[in-house]
Amino acid sequence: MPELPEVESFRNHFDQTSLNEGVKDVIIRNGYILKMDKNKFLKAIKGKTFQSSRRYGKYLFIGLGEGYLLLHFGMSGNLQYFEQMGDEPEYSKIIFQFESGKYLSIISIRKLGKVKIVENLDEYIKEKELGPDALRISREKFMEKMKKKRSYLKTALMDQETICGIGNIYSDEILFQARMHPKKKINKLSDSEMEGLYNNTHDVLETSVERVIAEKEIPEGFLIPHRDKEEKCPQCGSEIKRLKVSNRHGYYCPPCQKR
DNA sequence: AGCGATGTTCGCCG
DNA sequence: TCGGCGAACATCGC
Repeated sequence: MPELPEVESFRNHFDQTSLNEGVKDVIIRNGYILKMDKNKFLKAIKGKTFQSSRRYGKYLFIGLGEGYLLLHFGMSGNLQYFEQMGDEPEYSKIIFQFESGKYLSIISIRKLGKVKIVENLDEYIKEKELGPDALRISREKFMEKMKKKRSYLKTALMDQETICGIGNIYSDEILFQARMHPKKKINKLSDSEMEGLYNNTHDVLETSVERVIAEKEIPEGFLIPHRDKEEKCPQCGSEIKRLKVSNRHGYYCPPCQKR
């Protein structure tokens, strides 16, 4: 699930339910995704209040007054608020119990994902060499970043050090909407094509954030619902093809997305 | 019942 | 140095 739009919806869910809640207790059902010493983690978080939230790429940071709780959801993570112990979601890995008696669970079906405390956000982002957030990056910065690259379009979009937040599914959608082939080389794009790529990146992400948060239908004309099996292109009716790029399986429409 | 999966990281190769 | 590629991580679902 979690690419930028999903993580943004987790942030929204967090803000609606858990912001300004005091953490009374922490229940670690499975410490696998906890990437630091358990006792240090408990010490850093027990008795603190969730003061703020910030999404950066696919990361969610929760301000504790002193330091931040870092959440990365891997391929199958989720965040779920619940009211009583009997409603604990399946695959809960770490659960925060609030002063109010309610709970927030970090869910992870598989064990990919990351939970830890970081002292300084900007330092962490710098250390990880994360690029600008894909939803907030300016046209100018996007052009500047992308012009330095020589990789395939799909690879460039998914590279977190170039811009941060796009994964396999949304890179497919962006390229489909931009009518560009996933394996086209990014240094072959003209300026106006590069601007088109920026516009589509922004529009797809913006639309998707809104859609995921409001739990709306996927818009007509999107590729996403047709990623499975031998589906047909929602715009021209041709058969969608599967293509391995950057060791991930992508989908595209050959007639709509020429090299 | 084997394969693939929304992510990241590392090592190897051209 | 950059970029592509594959594997590994662990487990669930089709």
